[in-house]
Parts: sequence; C-alpha cells; structure tokens
Amino acid sequence: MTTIIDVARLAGVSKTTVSRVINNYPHISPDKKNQVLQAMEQLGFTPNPSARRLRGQLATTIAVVVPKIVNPFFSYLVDAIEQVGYRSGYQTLICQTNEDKEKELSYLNLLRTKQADGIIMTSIENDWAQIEPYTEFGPIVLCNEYINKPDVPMIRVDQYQGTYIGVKHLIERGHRKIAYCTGGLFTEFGKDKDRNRGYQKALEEAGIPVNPAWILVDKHTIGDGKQVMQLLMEMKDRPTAVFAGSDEIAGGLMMAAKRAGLRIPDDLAIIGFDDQPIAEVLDPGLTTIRQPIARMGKKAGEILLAMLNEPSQGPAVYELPVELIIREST
Amino acid sequence: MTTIIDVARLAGVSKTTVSRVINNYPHISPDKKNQVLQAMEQLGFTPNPSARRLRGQLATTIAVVVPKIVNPFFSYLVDAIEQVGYRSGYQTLICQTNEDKEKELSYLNLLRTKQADGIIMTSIENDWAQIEPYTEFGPIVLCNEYINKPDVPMIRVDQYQGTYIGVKHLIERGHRKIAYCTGGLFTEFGKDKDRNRGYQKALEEAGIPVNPAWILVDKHTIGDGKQVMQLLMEMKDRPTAVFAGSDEIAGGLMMAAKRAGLRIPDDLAIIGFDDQPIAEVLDPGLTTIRQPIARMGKKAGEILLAMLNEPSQGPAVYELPVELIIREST
DNA sequence: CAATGAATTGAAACCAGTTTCAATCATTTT
DNA sequence: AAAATGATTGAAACTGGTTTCAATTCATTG
Repeated sequence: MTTIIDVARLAGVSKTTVSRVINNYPHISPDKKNQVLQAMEQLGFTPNPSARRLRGQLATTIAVVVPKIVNPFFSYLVDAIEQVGYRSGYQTLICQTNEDKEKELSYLNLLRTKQADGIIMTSIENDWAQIEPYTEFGPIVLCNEYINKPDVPMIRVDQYQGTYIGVKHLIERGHRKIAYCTGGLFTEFGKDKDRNRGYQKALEEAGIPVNPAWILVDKHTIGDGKQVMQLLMEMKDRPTAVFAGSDEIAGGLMMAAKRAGLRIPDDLAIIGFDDQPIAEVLDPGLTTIRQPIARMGKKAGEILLAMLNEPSQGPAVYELPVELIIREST
Repeated sequence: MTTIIDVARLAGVSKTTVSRVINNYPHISPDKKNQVLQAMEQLGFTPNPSARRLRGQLATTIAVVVPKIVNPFFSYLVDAIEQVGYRSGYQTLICQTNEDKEKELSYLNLLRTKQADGIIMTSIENDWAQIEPYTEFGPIVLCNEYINKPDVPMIRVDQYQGTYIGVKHLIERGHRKIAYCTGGLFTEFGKDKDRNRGYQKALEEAGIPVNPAWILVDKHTIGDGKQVMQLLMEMKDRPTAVFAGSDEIAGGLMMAAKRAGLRIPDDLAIIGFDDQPIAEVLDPGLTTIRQPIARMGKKAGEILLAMLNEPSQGPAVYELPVELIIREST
C-alpha cells in the first residue's frame, strides 16, 4: 500500500501539503502542486478512504434499503439511484430487509457507524419512531414508501390516485364486482392505506358497496397471484374484475385464470400496478398503472446528495404523477 | 458518537482492555470483561468500522459486480449472495457496470482501497489481464461468467451443455431450421463461446449445417427479442425454432411472434434460458434451460467468505448442473 | 523603510480503533 | 524460599489520512 507519506517523500514536501493537493485547497504554489501530482501519478496513489472517513472528511457511500431486490420494481429503483450516485462518486450499498424489522434496523446502523453517509428507504418495516433517531447521524430519504410526517424528505407517487383511476377504469368498463389485492397490510398511514382509500372512493362514487371478501392483502409475487385466483374461483359470488397491487400479482392471476378456462378480459378483467416489462409480454397485454420508477429513483438520489452537500437543506416532499396504461386485459 | 474511550472510562479500564473484549481476546479476567460488556451495553456502543479497518482488522464488505441489476438473472444472483453475506456479518455493495470497462475497473479499485474485502464478478468487461493485478489486494471470485484460467476461483454452469440439450430438444421435436440469439459477442473463451459450441455441436450431430444468418448476438432484453422477431419475419428462409439466450429475449420473441399471427409452438418453437419467473407466466409456458441461480450465488458467497477467512484456500472451480424445463413453447 | 497582511508551508495533534511491549501479579516448579 | 512461568493489564506506538496552529516568506501600503 502506498501512503501519503510515500508521496510526500518522493515529492519532497510534507504530508500536509500532499493532503492539501488531494483536497484541492487554495494557496499551494503551482510548483509544489505539480511535484505532488507527479509523485501521486508515479506511485499510483489512491488515498485510503477509511483514513479519510475516520477524520470525518470523506462521504462516498449511500445505502438503499429495499425489501427484496428480486422484485423488479425495486431493482429498477436501485438502478436509477445507483446511476445518480455513481456520477457523483458515490458507491451504492444494497440493503435487503426481506421485510425483517431487525435487519432494517441493523442497516440503519450503517449511518451511525459512518459506513453509509445517507440512506434511501424504499420500504419501511419499523415504526417511524424507531427510525427517526437515526436521522441524527445522516439524512434519510423516503422513496416510494411514505409516512405522514411533513418534515421527512420523501419522493412519492399519488397512490390514492393510482388505485382510484384504475378502479374507475374498471367501473367504466361496466364492472361492479371488483376484487382488490395488494402488498401491504393496512397501516394507519402511507402507501397501502392510500391505495385502499382510492379503491373505496372509486367504488363509493359509483354507488358500489365494498365486499370485504374481495379484499386480499399481503400479496406480492406471481405465486401469490396464482393462489388468489384459486381463492376467487372457489367463491360462490365471484368478482368480474381484479385490481392487482403489482404486475407480478397480475401475471399470476392471469396465468391461473387462463388455466381455469377464463377468457380475459371477457370473463375476468385484470389490472396491474407499476408497468413493468412483464406487463407488455403478458397475453393479453396488461392494463396497468404506470409509476415513473426511474424518475423516482433519480429524484431520491438527487435529494439525498443535495442533503449531503448542503446539510441545511430543508426537507421536501415530491409527488410524481401516475398514469393509466390501457392494454388488452380490461 | 460514543467511542472506545467513553466505554473504558465508564468501565474503569484502559481502552486496550475494551479493545480486547471487543475482539474476544483471551486472558481477560471475567470481572473486567463483564464491566466492559455492561458499559458497552449501557452506552449503546458500536465500534467505528473505519477505525478498525484502518488498522487492518475489520472485513465487512463484499462487492458484487453485475452488468445490470434490472436483469432478473443478476438480481436473483445478488439476492443469494447478499443473504450469505448478511449471515456472516458482511455488507453487500452493488456494482453495476452497465457493460462499461472503465466503470468495472473503478469498482475493482474498491479492493485496493480496502472498501471491499472481496469481489464477486458475475460479468467481465475487461480482459482478465487487466483484472488479475487486483487479486493482489483481495480475493476475486467469478460467478456465472468464466474464463480459461484454472487458478481463478469460479462458480459456473455448463453453458455448453445448456445450449446443447436445448438445441437437441428442438431437433428431437423435428426442427431443422433453428435460429440462435444470445447476449454476448463471441469471445475467445468463456460463457458465450461455450454456448455457441453447444449450438454448433447439436446441429452437427444431426447433420444440420449452420446458417450464419440465423445467429444473432448482443441481444439481452425483451425489446431485443421483439426486434429479432422482426428480422426473422423479413427473412425469405425463415427458421421454425429459436433458441434464445435468456427468458427475456424469449418473451419478446414470443410476444412479437404472436402479434404477427404465428402460433407457438406450431409455427415457431421458442426455447429460453434461465427459467425465470417470467417463463412460467408466458403463454404458452416457456420451455427453457434452468440455471440454479440461487445455488450459484450461495456457492460464490461461501467461496469468497472462505477465502477471506482462510487466505491459504486454494482456488476452486465449481460446476453446477443445468436442466431442461419443458413447457408448451416447444 | 517599517508595518501590515496575505500566501505558503510544515510540525504536531487528531480521528477511533488495534497491536506491541513492558510491568505487575498470581501460580507453579525446583 | 527463590526462581520460573503464565495470566492480566495499561502506556504508548501505530494505522493513513485531515486539521489546527504557528512560522516563514513575500508583496503591498502608509
């Protein structure tokens, strides 16, 4: 390992001067600056980040908390964040919680130990009260998941609007028996609550009563979608349309429905959420609510970097628009 | 920030002793050990990893190099690696190259600067000659991608066998005009070369000449699959089957084929590679070559951890089996 | 020409840990 | 009882950088 001292020796200056060159401080004579630069070049010197970090100087790592990286929604989000970070010289640390509260907290500790300079949370397992104390150690930005606190920086889409226009679209297609299955359990606030509100509101406006049997929560994967279809088939009073909380669930639903001999959209209309690549290759093409995933990730990254560079930055809430993409499944 | 000195003060010992407790050194009286543990507990103390790392003690980060995290194959691989790492207290750093040589090298520098203790590469952009020097700074394990060097630890599947059994399956179904499209350009060695060999060998055994017009390289995404279908449709002499290098490409192919009015598998048989979730929801279900992705990632993680803990560990090459999954697209 | 102030530089302290080395104390061995 | 051995402990040095502080040099001003 070549160190700053090797460089100093070769350049014939003190290590202080070398440090000044590294950090682009003013008031160094062009002469010495060149000697140092040459010496660094010659030795292939890279400052040791641990040492810089220890003295509180370096910031190079952002952590992204996701529930499951194999969920394409989150991998696209991470993709966007990583790209913003990389351009500014930041490394991206993947933190996969698997929806485990303890694992989430262990990742928040990265802030305290300065292993991460800031964190973007795309999901929240613990109560905000548990998480809030960690903001003392570095900025935390929410992206996708959100809570009811105006002083927390957030990038969100209007989930209420998303389900509302989706369900309304189904109603306009003539459906009155609309099932609803989505990821999160009903929480007091946040994403899942808002989605639920959008669903209820659309039904209410059309004078349709809510049937609790048609509301299925804690569904995430293609496998879950297949299971839900199984459930629906066994019902005496079967819905004619399903609003799915993700394109994966919708894919599983569609697959199982076709296996059961249902025609889509005639016997069963299906609408998804996210507009992931899979939505397009399903047959029939999946009508879905498009989330601007790349823009969300980009914005979240930019906000976090801004907070790191300018700690006085006030928290801001950004809301990005959703869009109904109509294909052939409705 | 509470430091080791705060703990030492509270426990009434020197920081040396605290350090010894942290690192589980022998020869500490149970008395003092308890005092220290209590003090650490009481202050909620976590050692600063930068400081430990600086002294060359701590190893906690492994980096995973992937071309694109949004490619499900790689996100599943990262998922498996992350889980192995987490269990042993390692953080996982995502390194997305976007197939950029420079970006890849910049990530290898993580080793040199001790920001990562070891690296798992799932793709290789640069020549191994460029990469090899970095092994001086820490272990590098190849997973998925491979090269022709026995002294580099690798986890691979038999790509030759994969394409061979896939193409052979098509031949057994009566096809003699078999197109082939895959990701990588043809390299001297490695994955793509072997796949190509498997394709050629299967054709050769059946006495079928290779038609270069039906070999398409540098294809990765659903979009690429759609484009390839376009190309195939325009051909005078059209293949009756396509071997696709990934399930995504296959999905794009299938979608475009159905749009063009082709029946699958009657007018066109399609076989994919990987056996990702998408393979199952496609209609008809996609016949594909299953790679044991989770096992590959797990093994790669284990090998890397073993090398970190026992640097004398000799390099090893592990080969995992592929499997033909027959669904309805062939 | 003396006084002032800014530019340039390096010695030493500092960050938060680990490791070396030597001192102390208790046990065994001779 | 003296000597040898081993366990326990802390002071100080060390990791590789950054930052503070003071000294020196140089140009500018009154």
